[in-house]
Amino acid sequence: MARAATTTDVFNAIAEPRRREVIGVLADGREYAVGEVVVRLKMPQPAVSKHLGVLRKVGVVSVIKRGQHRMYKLNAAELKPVHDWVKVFEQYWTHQLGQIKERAERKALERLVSDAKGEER
Amino acid sequence: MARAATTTDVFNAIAEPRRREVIGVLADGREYAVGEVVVRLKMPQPAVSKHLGVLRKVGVVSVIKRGQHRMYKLNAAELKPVHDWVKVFEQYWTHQLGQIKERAERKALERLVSDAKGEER
DNA sequence: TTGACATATGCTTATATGGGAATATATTTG
DNA sequence: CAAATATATTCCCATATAAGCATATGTCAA
Repeated sequence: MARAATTTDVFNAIAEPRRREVIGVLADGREYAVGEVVVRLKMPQPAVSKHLGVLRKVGVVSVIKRGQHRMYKLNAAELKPVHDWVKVFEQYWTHQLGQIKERAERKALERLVSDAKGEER
Repeated sequence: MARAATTTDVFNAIAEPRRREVIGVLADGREYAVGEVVVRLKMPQPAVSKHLGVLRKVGVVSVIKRGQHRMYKLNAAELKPVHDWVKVFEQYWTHQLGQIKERAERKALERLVSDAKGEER
């Protein structure tokens, strides 16, 4: 059993970088035809259709037919669970700015150590 | 080529529900031994170790040896990219209407007001 | 050293899924 | 109807990865 399906869990849906790019195009709230997204992202049309299909199934976008076009529109409210989840941790970088650098350095050190012994998987 | 590896992309790392549960345990900022997480989540120990391993590689947690225990601690700063990305869409649900719609209505209202006063042209 | 405890690390297997190419399904226009 | 345009869908393939189980590694205590 793997993780929840991309068409079910919004966290998984946005885990795909190309899907975040698609969302980025729709981020202004306006409607976009598939072809417009294709041009803007220089992405193959089937890929765009598929990603939009996933986003539609998970509810992040909605679609309406207009002529021979299908206009996709962001349904940003579906992203709220992600925001709610991550917002809890906001305090850690807004209140402890001084420690961010330190943590970054520690992390880099740990990576060096783990890379030195083990490897990626 | 599939999506970026879970050990590389924090979006992908948190796409796994069990990993979000693990993060949830560490959310208070304190250190936790693997066994504590195992007990709290009632999850098999190897699973917890593996998930913590992924989170460590992506930088979301750090680990320190203490005796026979390995203490894991949240490195919340690594979640900031997620927060930054999703925060852009916050306006869509904090305002009852989307910003664009709202602005259109505000303009319409301003017109009504100015027309009523007989100002402007 | 031995044994108990804590954690990590192989394995294998099942499955989801993204990409690419080709094709199917509308929809509009001539 | 035929052609053009827009979009979706299907098929195949490669790969990532999570689960489960067994086992290895590491550390402390007696």
